[in-house]
Amino acid sequence: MKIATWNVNSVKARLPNVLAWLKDATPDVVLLQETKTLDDAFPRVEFEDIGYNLALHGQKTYNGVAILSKHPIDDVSRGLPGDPEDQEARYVEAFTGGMRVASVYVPNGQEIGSDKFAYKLKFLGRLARHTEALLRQEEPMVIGGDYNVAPFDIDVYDPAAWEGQVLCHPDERAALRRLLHLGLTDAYRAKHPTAHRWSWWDYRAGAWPKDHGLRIDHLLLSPQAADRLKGADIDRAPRGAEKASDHTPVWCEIAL
DNA sequence: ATGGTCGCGCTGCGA
Repeated sequence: MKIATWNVNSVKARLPNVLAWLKDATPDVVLLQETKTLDDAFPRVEFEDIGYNLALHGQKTYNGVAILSKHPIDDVSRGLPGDPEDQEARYVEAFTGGMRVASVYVPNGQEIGSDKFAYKLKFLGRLARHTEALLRQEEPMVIGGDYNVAPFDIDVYDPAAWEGQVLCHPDERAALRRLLHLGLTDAYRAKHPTAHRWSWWDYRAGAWPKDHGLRIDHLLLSPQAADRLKGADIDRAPRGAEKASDHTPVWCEIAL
C-alpha cells in the first residue's frame, strides 16, 4: 500500500498537476488538503476515470480535505470530534484497503498569540484525544496531512531565522509531540533519520529556487502500520512544475 | 527587503 499526502492549494487550480502525479506515482491512497471547493464542485469524474474512489469533506474558498483510494472506501466520518462549534473542513477519516486513514489540515495559526494560534493548539489537542481513541482499535492506520508544524530544527532550512515563529513555536511543537508520544511514527523521519528535506516552500521571496523550505507535511503511523513500513520519501518534483502547489507530496509504503 | 506570491472571487483575506 502506497499512501501519499499532499496539500494541493485548490484541487481545481491544481487538477492537471495532481492527475499527472497520480499517473506517475500510482499511490493506492492519497490524502489531500486545501481542496478549497464544495463537494458538489469537486472534479470527481477526473479522479474516478483513473481508478480512484473518493471521500470528500469540502468547503467553499478555504480548507477542504479528501481521501482518494483505489480500494473501496467505507466508514467515512467528516470533521474532527471535540468542538461542535468548529465549522472548518479540516478532517476526514475512513477505512480503505485494510487500513484506517485520515486526511488532516491543521490550522496555520497565522501569528503567535492570535485567536487563530489558540485554535491551532486546541485543534492539535482535539486530534490527540481522537487519535487516542483510534489507537485503541489496534489497526494499521495512517493519519496524514499538513500539520503546519516543523517538528524539530532539522526540519527547517534556517532554524535561527524561524526560532519562535509560527510553524516552529515551542507550544505547537509540544502539541505535535503530545500526539506523537501516543505511539505514532513519523514515516519520513523513521526512514531518513538525519535528512534535511522539506515538504513546503513559500511562494514568496524565491523560496523554492533557494530551497528555503520546511517539513510540515507528515504521515503519522500507528504501531501496526509502522511495523510494516517499507519506505517513505518526499517527491520534490511536483513543486518544480508549472503552476505548482506550495507543498509537494510525501508518501510511504506499507506492506499489509 | 518590515516585502515577497499564490488562490479565491471581486475586496481583501488566508496562507
